[in-house]
Amino acid sequence: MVINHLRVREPRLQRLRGETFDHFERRGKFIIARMRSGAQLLIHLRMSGRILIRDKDYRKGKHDHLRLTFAGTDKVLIFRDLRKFGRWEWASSRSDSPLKKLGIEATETTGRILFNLLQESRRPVKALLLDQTQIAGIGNIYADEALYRSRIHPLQLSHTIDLRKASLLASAIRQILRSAIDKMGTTFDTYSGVNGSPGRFARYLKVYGREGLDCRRCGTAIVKIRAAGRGTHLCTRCQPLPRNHQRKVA
DNA sequence: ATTCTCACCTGTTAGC
DNA sequence: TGCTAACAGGTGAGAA
Repeated sequence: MVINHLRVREPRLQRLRGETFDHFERRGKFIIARMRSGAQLLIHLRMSGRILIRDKDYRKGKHDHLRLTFAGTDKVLIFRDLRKFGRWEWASSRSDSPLKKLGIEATETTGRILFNLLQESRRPVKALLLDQTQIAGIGNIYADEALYRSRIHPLQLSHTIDLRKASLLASAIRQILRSAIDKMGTTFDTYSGVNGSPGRFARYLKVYGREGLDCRRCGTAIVKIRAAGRGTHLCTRCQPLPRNHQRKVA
């Protein structure tokens, strides 16, 4: 559909007028909107961004920052973002393009690839999982969940993880992301899919947001610590640090 | 070079 | 009940 009107403060996006969406792709946490003209729009929702498709008489929200209307339909596209961290920008082929900084695709990683990555770093494994320049697509929720399912402590230094564990972690990552995408993501309060319905993955969480509750595997209380500067949830019994591991104090 | 902390925003909730 | 501080799904600039 040809975009025929838009309300947007960002001057560079005025160029959307007259463009036509061709299709959408994803790389890491970026949505790539490819236009018929060949131009590419990079969209990153960050913490609270949402893209909504609504009828033109939709109820306006206080935090709607962009609205597109289209020729031939009454549907409108709204970008709503409470915390204003989200980004819309035209892709460039320059080396500073955000896409070029991304590491391997998390949804497609294998045990061997991940093992090699882990070997090269001395950081806590969780810090590595969240580093988009190393492996792209894992956020805080899914990092905690993948580590729990592969029984790895978030603070274990990445180069001390052996191939067997790396393989378990890689398959946990693929599995979690695939399943979460299937369930339309994880909703606590603000997130929703394009039709406004919440993601349904929250009920499958084993550790994230379950501080003080029983581990579903062993009954030990889930604890919350700080790792890589983020709230981090784990079961200390199911995810022990190896003996003699150089533990960093959180 | 690598790794950590803070700022970016607004809203909600825990704590006093 | 009311005020303040801490925290929240992410990232990147600047400090250490």
